[in-house]
Amino acid sequence: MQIYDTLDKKLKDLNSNRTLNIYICGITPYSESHIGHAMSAVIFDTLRRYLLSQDYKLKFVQNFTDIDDKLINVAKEKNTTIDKISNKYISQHLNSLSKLNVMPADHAPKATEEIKEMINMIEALISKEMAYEINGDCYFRVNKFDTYGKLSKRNTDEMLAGARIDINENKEHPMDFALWKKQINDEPGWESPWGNGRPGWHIECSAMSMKYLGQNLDIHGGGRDLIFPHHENEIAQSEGFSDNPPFSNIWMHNGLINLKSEKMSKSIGNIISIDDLLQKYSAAAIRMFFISGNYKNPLEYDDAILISNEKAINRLKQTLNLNSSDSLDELDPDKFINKFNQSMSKDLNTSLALGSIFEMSRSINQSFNKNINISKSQLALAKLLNILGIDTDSENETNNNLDTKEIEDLINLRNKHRLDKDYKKADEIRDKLEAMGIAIYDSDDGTKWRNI
RNA sequence: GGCGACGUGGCCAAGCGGUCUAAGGCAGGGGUCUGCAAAACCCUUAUUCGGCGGUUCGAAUCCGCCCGUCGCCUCCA
Repeated sequence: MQIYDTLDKKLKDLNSNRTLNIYICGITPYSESHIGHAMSAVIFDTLRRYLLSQDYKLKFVQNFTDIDDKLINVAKEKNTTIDKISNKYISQHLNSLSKLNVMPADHAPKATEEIKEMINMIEALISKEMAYEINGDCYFRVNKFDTYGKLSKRNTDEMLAGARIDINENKEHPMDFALWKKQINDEPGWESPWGNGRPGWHIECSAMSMKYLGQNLDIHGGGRDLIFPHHENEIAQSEGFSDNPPFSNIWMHNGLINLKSEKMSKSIGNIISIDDLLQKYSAAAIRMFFISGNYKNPLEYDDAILISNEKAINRLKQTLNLNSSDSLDELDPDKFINKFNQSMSKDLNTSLALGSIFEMSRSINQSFNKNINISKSQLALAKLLNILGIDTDSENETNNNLDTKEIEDLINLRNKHRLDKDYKKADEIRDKLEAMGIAIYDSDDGTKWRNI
């Protein structure tokens, strides 16, 4: 398996001989998770499922940054505690992801439960003079880390030229970033060698990934927007601390979701929550939407595409439900499986992989029509879909309060008219059902219905 | 201003030096099935890859310029 590394800008092989350590940056739980978080989670879940299917061993950690300025502000506004806010959104987040068929991480540490590790790390950085304390705040000394900027391909001078960086009186250098922040008034604080305070943004990921996965990760992932400053700073403090580069062998970043050509983010406020999306579309269609293109590229949110994915999923479902003949003449699925695996192993090319799935589906349908035994291929197809986390039996959560009894009564009435060959009345009932949002179809097995 | 990504059929999207007259999905057209439909199935739909030059025996794929869209440089998946 090869993955594109943001830092070295090339494809890199994954070591299959030992357990792979994978760390994905999680959310800051201060508001409801949006579909951008969902996309990121689905992409890394797809990676994980594929690796497992290829017998890789891996440890998968995703954190929660449950202490930060925004969390403090929300708690203040709502007159409650950061605990209550973060717990609420963490459980909501996990719940939404499980509906999307995202597997839970092996470890999901919370920043607030790893304060001691962070303090140890900051102390070590200070003793190495890579960091310093001023008035209860601690900062990382950017100029002490030679390769600062290597991930985001920029240097401190260029960034300063941008002149949009707030110059904090306390810092030695404007680009130095906070490792520890002094407690102010009634804000939450933990005891530390520098007085009460709380961790800065980046340090939690360094501390937690090292604690659970060691100093050299195989893959460190997250959204593109984390490249700077978050991941850049993580590298600086982690490698500065360990003197054992690389902090991560591969940096893997997914593209972001755009809404009307504008990035969707909590700060802009153009948000679609995961649960909103799940109300409208099945988990299967949503997952297909997220992986329909290259994971590194931005994705434009588009209802028309989600609807088309819903239809595509439906076709797959039909193929899976075909009753195979028990003929000795059997359709061999290997060709499709191989293409699928080749695509996936080359930097997670999910679009090509999906292509092979649809080719397989068509081939199965054709074979079915020729009475060829397709059961082995159907099983293989189901397996591939499972690797993509696409569960064709998933339904959306639409809860349109329809009266099932009423629908069935209408269908029975229509069938009576059909038997009497009174097609005019039968068609009227069909139109009425359609107006109610119900599509019906006659099959050998009786009349079926579904939501439109 | 600096750094980076992207521009492929009506829409989404893969391909990144020859097997490309360009995968796959949706929509469209034709057919099977049906009382008629719907759903499903089958067949079909780009000599062309933002524009202009260049490199090469050969380019959607490499290089240059231009046009356009977006992201990062401040919190963000």
